[in-house]
Amino acid sequence: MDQQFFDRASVEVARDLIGVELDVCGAGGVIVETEAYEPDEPASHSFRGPTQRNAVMFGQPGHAYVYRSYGIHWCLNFVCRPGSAVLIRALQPVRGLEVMEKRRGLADPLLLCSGPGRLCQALGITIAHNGLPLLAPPFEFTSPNTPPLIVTGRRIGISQAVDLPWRFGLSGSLHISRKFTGKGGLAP
DNA sequence: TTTGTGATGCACT
DNA sequence: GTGCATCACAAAA
Repeated sequence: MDQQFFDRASVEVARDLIGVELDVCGAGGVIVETEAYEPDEPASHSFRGPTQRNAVMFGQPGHAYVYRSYGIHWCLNFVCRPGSAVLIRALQPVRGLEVMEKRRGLADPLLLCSGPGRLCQALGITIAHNGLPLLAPPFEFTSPNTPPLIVTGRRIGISQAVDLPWRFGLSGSLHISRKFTGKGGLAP
């Protein structure tokens, strides 16, 4: 995991993040679900150009973009090339279970980090993390030993560009936010 | 099992 | 004023 990893198209980064372990201050787990967003498609925050909110999406690759969702939750993205980013949607909890359970107020491993808002609550991600470099503490990445089997599908919770198959998941994972339906599968 | 809706903040039109 | 890259819980079916 290095700077070059993020300096690519978000679709590639989103796919390659599946199976990677993400920890924040010692709490986290294996990334099992991601979505890619590019500046030239209307579902992306960057579609209409830079604003105060999405400014870090247009900065250096390898930084965190955090925004408030529906007034209640936080969502964590990894910035790739300018205007593109990967939304982290779900983790399989591995480390710091107690802290995450306490922050979430529940202990079910299937509900701990299975959704972008849940994941941020479990890891303690807030707007304070917006713009922070990913290749430095409190962030920590661990690559998988063997390449994971990946499935693809439509992105969730958007109303524009709904047909782009830019959602990626770990095949067979029970920790995703929603099942992958229809045609899936993919070669790395 | 699927569908509906309230809570809640703020960027953008 | 509108519309969310959501979640949790209730109600219908």
